[in-house]
Amino acid sequence: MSSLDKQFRIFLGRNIRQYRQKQGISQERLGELAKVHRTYVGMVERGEKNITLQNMVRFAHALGVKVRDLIDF
Amino acid sequence: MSSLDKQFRIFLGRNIRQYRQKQGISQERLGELAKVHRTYVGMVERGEKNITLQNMVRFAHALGVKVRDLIDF
DNA sequence: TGAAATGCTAACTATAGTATGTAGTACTAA
DNA sequence: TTAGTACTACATACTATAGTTAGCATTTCA
Repeated sequence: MSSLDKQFRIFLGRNIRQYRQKQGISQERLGELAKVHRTYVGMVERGEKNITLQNMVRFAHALGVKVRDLIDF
Repeated sequence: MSSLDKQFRIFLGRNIRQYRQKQGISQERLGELAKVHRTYVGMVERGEKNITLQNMVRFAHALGVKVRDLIDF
């Protein structure tokens, strides 16, 4: 796992966090909407997890955006 | 794993295959470039694998496109 | 018809994702 | 101050599954 890979995780996490805060909802609420665990939301937002396509789709759907919108790279 | 999730995997796999064929390279060659196994390329293109962000980045880089270009959803 | 490319299965290893508990932060009210 | 509430960070440990690999079957096409 290179540090370059980590950069992409951080970009994605930052985007998810920004969309979440724009919605004014907590990590816990986003977890409910995306059907993932509360702590997992935090890990993803901090760029600690190498998220799968399935969860990108879940986050995008929960945030009311397209998967593309989470990925500006 | 719902069938809706499978649809997204299929979309992604189809895009990767199209870019690969546009480059005129084999699955084996793409595997070398992306640093993943030959058979894994096939599985992804057939929509059988729930690919991670790291491998999306690897495929995109190997194909000379952006991750966004692999994701039209 | 033979070689290159791909499909497919099965077993394995690495890691994504789940879940619990604790600690820390910020804000509000008494 | 102090207490209470809501939110987030973080450390484990566990379970589910992504990703690796070998081998053989099948397709494709010169």
